[in-house]
Amino acid sequence: MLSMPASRPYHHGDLRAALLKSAERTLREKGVAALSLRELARDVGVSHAAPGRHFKDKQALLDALALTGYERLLRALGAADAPERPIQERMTRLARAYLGFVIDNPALLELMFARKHEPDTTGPLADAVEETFGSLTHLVADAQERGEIVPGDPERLMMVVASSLHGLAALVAACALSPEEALAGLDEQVHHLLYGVAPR
Amino acid sequence: MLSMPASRPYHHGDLRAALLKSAERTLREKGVAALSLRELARDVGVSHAAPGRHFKDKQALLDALALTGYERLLRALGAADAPERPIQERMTRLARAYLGFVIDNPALLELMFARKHEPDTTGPLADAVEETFGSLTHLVADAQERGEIVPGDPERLMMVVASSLHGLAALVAACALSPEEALAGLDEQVHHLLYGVAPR
DNA sequence: CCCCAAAGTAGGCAGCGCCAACAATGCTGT
DNA sequence: ACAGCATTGTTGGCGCTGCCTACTTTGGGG
Repeated sequence: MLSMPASRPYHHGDLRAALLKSAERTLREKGVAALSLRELARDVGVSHAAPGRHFKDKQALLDALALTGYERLLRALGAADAPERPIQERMTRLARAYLGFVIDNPALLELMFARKHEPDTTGPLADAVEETFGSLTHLVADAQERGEIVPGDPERLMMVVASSLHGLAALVAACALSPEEALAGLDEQVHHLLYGVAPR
Repeated sequence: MLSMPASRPYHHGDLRAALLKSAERTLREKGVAALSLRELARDVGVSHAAPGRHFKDKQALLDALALTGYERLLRALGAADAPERPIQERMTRLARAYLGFVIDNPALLELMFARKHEPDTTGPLADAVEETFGSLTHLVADAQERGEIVPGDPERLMMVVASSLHGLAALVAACALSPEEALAGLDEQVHHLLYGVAPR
């Protein structure tokens, strides 16, 4: 349904969602630096101060955007897992899903891991990060019970896994590694994560 | 030598270096978002357009800043390596040096891996990234010759190592992991990188 | 010694984020 | 039914920013 230009109602209906949607598009197409509240308002067809009713400041909008990113990422990771399969396949699926997410939304991932929530160890964003790590920890603990991963503090082992996965994703997001190379080396990457790079 | 306020010479002498130094300080203390060319000019005591003589635009200054970051990181990594020691110690030293760098310069690392040099596969910045990866590849190939790392494409194996190291660093820079936790788990991290997380 | 390129200055422009004051709207209680 | 009010959108303005152009100062090479 296209918006009719004539006699747009005074109240938008769901301006907040419209702003987030438009912002995500701009983020994907032109990067975070090109995001401006005023241009966003223009795109959506409201006055330049209207966004201020829904986001206390620009950072609040960026945070909301990052939050939707975590929700989508978490869904993608959840959908990719196959709990009954052996650990190597589960890891590979997870890694592929994460890599797919970052390839589709590189600027969004940059936002999600931006250094802006710094002292803020609370809030919905921190919860989202926590939940993402939590699901990974769960997977590690699960695999430990089956004897597929060495015993030890699951949190610590999760960090090893998370570092490896996120490192690859971050390098792709930073354009230090092409998506093709990353995908091509993914199976090997997971294998080395499980079995190491030292000779057995 | 303090600058004398009275009769400051018309020409600064080395404005470019002074700007970079002041910028790095601001970056460390207040983050990249707080960096403004005009404020920088004020801090250094020149007019608001003076920086434009040395940096074509703001991005050029950020790039120059990132470049100094790569130089320092490369030096730190080079100084940390101990080529005659066994691979686990070398890796641990490298990881510790990298982690130390990111703990000391989190905002700078963010800048170095910012998604701004996107289509730009050439230029001094890309060379710096290349060189950093190159030295890692060299270490991998070196260890392979000694039988400390499994055979295989050194580039691929380097990416495994780089992902793991950079992932940990990126998580610290993003405040998803505290420096203390990262340092505490570092030895274990390197061990798992070498020998895997699956039972032997 | 002069002259010109390099380096710094002054001013202005458009765009930005944020704020305060004002207007339209629709929900709620009586 | 409708008055009142909180919500949501509008207008205007402030100070800041990056960038541009034109002007001034300086110092070194022909």
